[in-house]
Amino acid sequence: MSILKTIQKIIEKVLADMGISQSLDFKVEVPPQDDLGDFSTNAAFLCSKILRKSPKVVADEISEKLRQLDTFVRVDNINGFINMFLDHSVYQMTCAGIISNPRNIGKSNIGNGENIQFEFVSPNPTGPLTIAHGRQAVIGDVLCNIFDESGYNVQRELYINDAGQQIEYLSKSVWIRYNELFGIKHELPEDGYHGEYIIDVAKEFKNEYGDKYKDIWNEEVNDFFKEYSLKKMLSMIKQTLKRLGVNFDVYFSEKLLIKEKIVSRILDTLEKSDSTYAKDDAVWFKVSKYIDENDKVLIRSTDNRATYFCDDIAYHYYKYHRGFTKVYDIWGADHQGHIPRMKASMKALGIPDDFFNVILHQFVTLKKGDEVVRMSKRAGNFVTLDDLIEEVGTDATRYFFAMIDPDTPMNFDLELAVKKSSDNPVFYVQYAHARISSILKQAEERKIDFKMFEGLSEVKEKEELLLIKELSLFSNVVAEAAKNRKTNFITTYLEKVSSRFHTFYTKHSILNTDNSQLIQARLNICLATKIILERGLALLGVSAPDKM
RNA sequence: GUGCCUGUGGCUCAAUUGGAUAGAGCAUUGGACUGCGGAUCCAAAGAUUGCCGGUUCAAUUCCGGCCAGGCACGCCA
Repeated sequence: MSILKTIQKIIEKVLADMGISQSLDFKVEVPPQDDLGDFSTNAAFLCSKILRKSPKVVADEISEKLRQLDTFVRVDNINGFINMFLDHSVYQMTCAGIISNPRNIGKSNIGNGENIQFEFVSPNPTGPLTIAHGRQAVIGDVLCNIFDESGYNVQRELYINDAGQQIEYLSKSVWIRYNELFGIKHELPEDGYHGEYIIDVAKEFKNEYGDKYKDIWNEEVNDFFKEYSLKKMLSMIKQTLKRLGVNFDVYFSEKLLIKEKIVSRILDTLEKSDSTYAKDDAVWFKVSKYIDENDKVLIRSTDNRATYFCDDIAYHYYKYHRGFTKVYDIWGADHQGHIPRMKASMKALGIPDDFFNVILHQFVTLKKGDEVVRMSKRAGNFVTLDDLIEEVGTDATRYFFAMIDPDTPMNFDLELAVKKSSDNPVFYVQYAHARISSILKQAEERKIDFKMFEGLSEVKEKEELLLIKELSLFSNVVAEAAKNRKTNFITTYLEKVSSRFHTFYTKHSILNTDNSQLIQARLNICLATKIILERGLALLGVSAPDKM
């Protein structure tokens, strides 16, 4: 059990002894200044209302009881905050605990094996992935890692929008470029795809099929071009995701919804709950029955096909019946207006309110120093996710996207991301890891017989204790990250650990002392730190290099 | 106009979701190695948390009203 949890339990017991029967949501935390105490709690504030006494008086009472326990060497209270100091042995044991169980150190079971799904990236398969997809991919992938670590049964899914109008434009665009290769000019429609990559696909097509489809356009040809272009686009997208280190469990095709007749099923269900009506030759969903918004079309009058909204309802209905208790969709901020009506539709289908969840992220601006790099969908000057990975590497791409709160509009500084100095948080953390690796190797070269768990009773310096205390918080940080769905909790934490380590390293010699037990102790601290850094970086999908 | 997001030292971001003297990094200034990676560390200076009210032991956080920026308000996705 982590130190935090142990203290929590102790305080719970003390409160019970004081006659407080209800469970209070008090916190055990690290005080804002190191010298205030090792850990602190706000329990007195919460009790003061129940006991009808001032926080200060309650804090005195609680502190007095805590002092009687031998867990604490000292208990202070200031302005109602109770600050506790622990015996060094607690940290010595914590360090040993990390080393003895490296694989499970961040794991918890708050998820209790619950089946959940994250759906993200879900592109139109009509072009390369963009920077925004990159942010989404990283947020999604890292959250999956975090939830996985927290005891959830997580599935990663990407939805392929491969049945709509956009695919028609794609196929036509490729066909037109293909014909251009034979000198045959057709007007590329405004709605078509103008990017360079379309020409590449056309060239590949020509290499495979020659002039077989030159200047021939009918339904059959269209289908053929559709299938071909779609395959190319998907393999391009998958390749980019692979470079980014993101792997999906399921690639879900929109076509499957049609094949399985899910759309007609939900239309029936919605009709039964009196949530639809016909008007102007279209079928509408009564959004206004559930929330204060306008009704939306489900089936278009123009071609009798389902709208995006309708497909999305069907898709999420299907997800529900696939057995997930919760799904999380990660969407760009431009889809925010879609959320309330989706929630309304879930309600209409009788799906529990907490099933459908959306994590929104704000947009990304690229910066090179002070200069803003403009992105636009027009061919030529639009920066793809591939371009970004090419420029700064997978590690920096992932770390940077993970370190910014999804709600914050992000400035991605290309110059900073490739810097090899402490300005760059990726390098700062990775450097700490590499430094430790180097020390451990050095110990080996000096023929020091490193023994795990040995010498830990020598641990008593402030910098050692602060470092271990930080390490002890890891499992808690992972759990909080899951609860709050914040990937940046992990990056912030790793930077803190790295900083604590560098401070410890600078102040205390690890290998160059004549106390062999102390050398053992400090090597153990190094190993524990290395384990935590590795585990944390693994959650981010960022490498932990031994050399840089 | 309506809804959502954002506003924190010169810059980029935090703040354990209502807690203590609002924290880091960059930039600025001044320091620290004849030993394990100086790609590091220590310190100084720099903030009326956009503005005004409210709620309470306590507000960057919650509520109301303004101001500024972004996004969305289609039989597009």
